[in-house]
Amino acid sequence: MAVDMARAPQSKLRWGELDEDDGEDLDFLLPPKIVEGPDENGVKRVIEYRFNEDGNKVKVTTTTRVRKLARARLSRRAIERRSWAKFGDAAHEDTGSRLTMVSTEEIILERPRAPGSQAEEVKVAGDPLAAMGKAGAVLMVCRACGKKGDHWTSKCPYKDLAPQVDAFIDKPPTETTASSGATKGGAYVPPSLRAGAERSGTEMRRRNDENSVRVTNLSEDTREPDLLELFRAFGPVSRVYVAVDQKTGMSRGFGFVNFVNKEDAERAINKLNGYGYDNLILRVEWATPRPN
DNA sequence: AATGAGCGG
Repeated sequence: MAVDMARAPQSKLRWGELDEDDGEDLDFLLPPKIVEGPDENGVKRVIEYRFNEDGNKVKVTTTTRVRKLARARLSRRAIERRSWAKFGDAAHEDTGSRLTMVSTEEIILERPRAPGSQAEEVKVAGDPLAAMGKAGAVLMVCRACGKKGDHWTSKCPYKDLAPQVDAFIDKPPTETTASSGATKGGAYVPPSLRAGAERSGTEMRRRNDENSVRVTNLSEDTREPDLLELFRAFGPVSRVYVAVDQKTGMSRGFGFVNFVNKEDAERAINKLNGYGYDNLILRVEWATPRPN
């Protein structure tokens, strides 16, 4: 942002407090910001108006999902222990006076990138309310095949036939500064993409969804670290994932483990399918690849 | 019983 020092206020305003645009501040012409929710699903909506760079009045709706952390739940065994007769010091104390309590405090997390969250801009013609609900077009131009509008580069149906993608992603700018990764253009180039870094074809950069093993019948408190712990014995694991209900934060009882080597995945399946874990019998099978 | 999230120029 260019700051015209001649026009900038002489006051103690620091640059971060200066108005983003250099034009006059017409914000008073805009309707006030509206905050709705969160509703019972934890969805919060903020509606505000601003002028975009073309000077058009624009309505910006941002929805975020706000979620209550599931309150700590007591395990079955803990519940059972509660019915035990008190002994020791506790037998003489008033209940709760010196005992550890489960906090009832609710912690709210805003997760702007959560599923269901989005920010959309709607151009407002004249009456702002007239354009409510109409979304602007998304602009997608595939770098692999050049088609506009229907897919991203990573999903290009022709990506396997289009090695010229390399022209865009594989060649780092020549004026790369080795130490910082900064270029003349200012874009950061990660070490893996800098000149001299060895690379083998296109598959280097694709996410490894190979050797994916699906694990079902997980107990509800099995987390990713637990899965890793269990499966890493068979060989290097590239990813573990436990499906979680985004609304409740509870495990959905299944997950995926990706192995670097297919043979390891196979051995894990053979050994762990039917394996008793946390009172449940695991099902461990090849995962059907996710449609992408 | 059950097949994942996220990243976009």
